[in-house]
Amino acid sequence: MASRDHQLSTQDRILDASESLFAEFGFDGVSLRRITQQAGVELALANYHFGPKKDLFLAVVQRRADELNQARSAALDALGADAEVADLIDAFTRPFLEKSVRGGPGWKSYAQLIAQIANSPRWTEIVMTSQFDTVAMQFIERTKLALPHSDERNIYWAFHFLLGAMMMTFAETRRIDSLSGGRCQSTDLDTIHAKMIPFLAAGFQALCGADGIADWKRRPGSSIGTIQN
Amino acid sequence: MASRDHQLSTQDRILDASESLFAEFGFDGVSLRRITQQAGVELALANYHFGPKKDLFLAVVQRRADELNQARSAALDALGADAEVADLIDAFTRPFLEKSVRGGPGWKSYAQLIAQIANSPRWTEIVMTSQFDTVAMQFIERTKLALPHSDERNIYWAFHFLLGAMMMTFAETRRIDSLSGGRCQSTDLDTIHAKMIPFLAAGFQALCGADGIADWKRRPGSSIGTIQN
DNA sequence: TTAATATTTGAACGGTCGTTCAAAATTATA
DNA sequence: TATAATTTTGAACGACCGTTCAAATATTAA
Repeated sequence: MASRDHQLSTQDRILDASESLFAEFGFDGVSLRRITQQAGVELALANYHFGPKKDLFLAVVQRRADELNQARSAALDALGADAEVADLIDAFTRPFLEKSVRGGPGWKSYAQLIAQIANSPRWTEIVMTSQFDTVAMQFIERTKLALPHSDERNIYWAFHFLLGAMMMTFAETRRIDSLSGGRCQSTDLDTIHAKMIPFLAAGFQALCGADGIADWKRRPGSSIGTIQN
Repeated sequence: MASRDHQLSTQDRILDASESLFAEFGFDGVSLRRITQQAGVELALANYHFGPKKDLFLAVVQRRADELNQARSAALDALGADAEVADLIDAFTRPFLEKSVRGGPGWKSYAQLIAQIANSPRWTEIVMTSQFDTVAMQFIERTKLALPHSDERNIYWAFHFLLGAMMMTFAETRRIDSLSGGRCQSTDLDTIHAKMIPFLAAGFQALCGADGIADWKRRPGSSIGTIQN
């Protein structure tokens, strides 16, 4: 057996190893043998403590979900009634950013895992909806108040785009690193966040602002389009 | 053996089945036996025609990449020198949208597969960079011309957010469907696209427009922040 | 200390995995 | 038609999979 870290319980050691390996290789790309080996515990202990493999996967997700949701909810509640959209976006995204950047390697793996789940229909249905929709609705309700003139559906779509940008960021795929010739770093989440807030806030304003609904229409017979109100 | 569709070659039958199953269950979630069974061919033919499983996966991605890249490149080239950012975003995103919506079930699976790959560090490094970076650079170069006053890096970050929103859309996870109580439909890609263009165009303008660099800063001692130039 | 409970161990279960191969069948070439 | 090259077949290989279980050990309660 590998040298054990007696600071951590067997459950936490299994969860830590699962978190790291699931984030890197996905649910089906990791065996319980590899997980328990990395955790330094016997194979059978995974089943003893968590039941089937799928339940272990869900336990990995749930372990940090509560803490994250509480931080997000608190950040939203801390905002006054005069909060603008940029403040709401910051409150919703910053807690996750903080934990991914400064919460240790576990949170880093967790963020990457969630980013992959968010683009997987198979897991989103099971995981995202049950774990993250409550706080998501809090954000949306606050945004409705900040952008009272918008068609409700536009706010949902804007939130959908926000989720995409946020999850792409947490995934840290390093694609933009090579694309930019190293001028941008996928791991520099602080910088990305500082860029993301004004980017998304402008998007919310354009789609849900007082100007009214802005939809894109292709001009007939032209390769050029226009944004119509 | 299942009833065979003699219109398609063995290779295409294997690629079609792989595309559909990889999109639904991921690389490690599907066995070659299940693929060849759905394709209605013998197990050994997968190896005979494509080699190892990983090569089959890459063949699935590459099959449609050329057609997609040509359509995107043509759409960008069709734009005049006076094209605005919204036009560029439309040219870059619409070909993929058109194929996902009206290209048949194969393209639908392909779009979902790419969306998952795009958030997976493991596959992005192998697949996205080699298959899609050329056209991505075309888009970025055109965008630099349309937004000449911007720091180059902001254009890369804006493109990063564009990718996130686009991939989240193609993933069709249906999360926003339940979140909105059915008022929004993840499968209605035409509507999402009409919302996405003005949303992203406004983001590009905010981040890369003539106003200068707009970064988000938290105001010290306050839960409220501000966008600084 | 004794009894009851919880955890850990090591081995094994049946099944499925990706891959390989020789032989059969088909198709192309001459 | 005869020959060569290609494709398909069916079976098998060793390896690894998730899960289970009885026995051993450690912990807790009485």
